[in-house]
Amino acid sequence: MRKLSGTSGLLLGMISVKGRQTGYEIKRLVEVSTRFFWAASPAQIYPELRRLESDGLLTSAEEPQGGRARTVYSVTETGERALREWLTESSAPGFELRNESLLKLFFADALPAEEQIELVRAMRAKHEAILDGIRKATPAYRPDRQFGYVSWLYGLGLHGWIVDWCKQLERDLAAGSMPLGPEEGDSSASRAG
Amino acid sequence: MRKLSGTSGLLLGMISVKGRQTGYEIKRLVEVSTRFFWAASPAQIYPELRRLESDGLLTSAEEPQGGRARTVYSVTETGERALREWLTESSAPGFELRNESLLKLFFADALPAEEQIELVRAMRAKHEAILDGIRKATPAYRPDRQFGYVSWLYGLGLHGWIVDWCKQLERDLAAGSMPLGPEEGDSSASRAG
DNA sequence: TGGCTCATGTAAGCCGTTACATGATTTT
DNA sequence: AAAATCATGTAACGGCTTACATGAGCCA
Repeated sequence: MRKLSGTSGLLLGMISVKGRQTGYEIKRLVEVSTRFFWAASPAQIYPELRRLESDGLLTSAEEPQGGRARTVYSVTETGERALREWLTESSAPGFELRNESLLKLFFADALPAEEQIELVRAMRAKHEAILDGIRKATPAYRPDRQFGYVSWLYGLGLHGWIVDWCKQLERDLAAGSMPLGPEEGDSSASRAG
Repeated sequence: MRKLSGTSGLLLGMISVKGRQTGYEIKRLVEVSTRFFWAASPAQIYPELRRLESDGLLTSAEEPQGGRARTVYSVTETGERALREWLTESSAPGFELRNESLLKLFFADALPAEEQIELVRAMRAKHEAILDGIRKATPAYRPDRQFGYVSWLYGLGLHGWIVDWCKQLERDLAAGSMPLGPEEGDSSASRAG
């Protein structure tokens, strides 16, 4: 059994949880749920569904609606087993981050004070926009989908923390209370948690 | 002037801040600083340095040490300007995250309770390892490199927050205090910040 | 009639990783 | 003498984004 990639686990998982799905339906589901920590575009979804089918983890049925083509996928027994294996396999799950705001902040010493603050403001705006997106995607609470709710809370909490961190840094910069040495553990310590 | 990618900004920034550098030196610098939010491998660094040189943003000098080839790069005037433009350009800086632990947690409802907790433990272990790496990379404090220190604090704070979130969830799961409805805003509210 | 949503897909390209290869020099 | 570090690179591949293309059905 080929090891599942994150994206194939995502597709398999969505179909398993929601039942029979088209690629388009999965795309919409992803947009209001996992996209904040695992995105997937049509150019990934459609070919990957076919691959999963040819591997025997999915079956498909052509169910056109009127003259409109439509392919509905279901998870096979083998697919369910593969999903559970993926969920519980003990290989270290990846955490990949590319944060360009922070990269710029890293080099901000060369900038004038006003532009330093502007960098932090732009970073905060970014995460406030993400927070908006997460809030709009509030999951309907269902006792059989608790972990959907839990990961939604994670998004709120994480980006909320970042926004607060930015606000604190903006205050410090505006007050000119930088330089802060590593031993002056007041606001910096609160930021470091 | 070609718009700089994050990675070219990184290279330009490192050479600008630290002065003349070889690719190898940059690789080591990245490993103890930006790699927690912006990684770069040799297979990116060496070709990109050449591209930046052919674009006139860097100059190189062959400075072999004994019989060992060595190419030292410096930032040109044009390069310094490009770096400042990149730092202050107002295009929204990207934030990309791929969190496979959280993706698995999202689908955890189907698992037995013990395996749910195991998932959270694995997630916490991951971030504790990252925290270790960040702590080991403590930057020497220098007043002219405050933002190097600030972004280090960010890493500590962010991953510290995640570890705490995992611990809280582990407690909730162990106590069986899930299901938690959206209106019972005690521990869940504290997690959401 | 025009625009939106449903629905499926492809092509080109960027970005990045893993793994490998080479060889000198320094340290143990 | 062996192992680690310095130093530079390439080949193959995987994964993902952007942009495009097609066409049906639905609604104002």
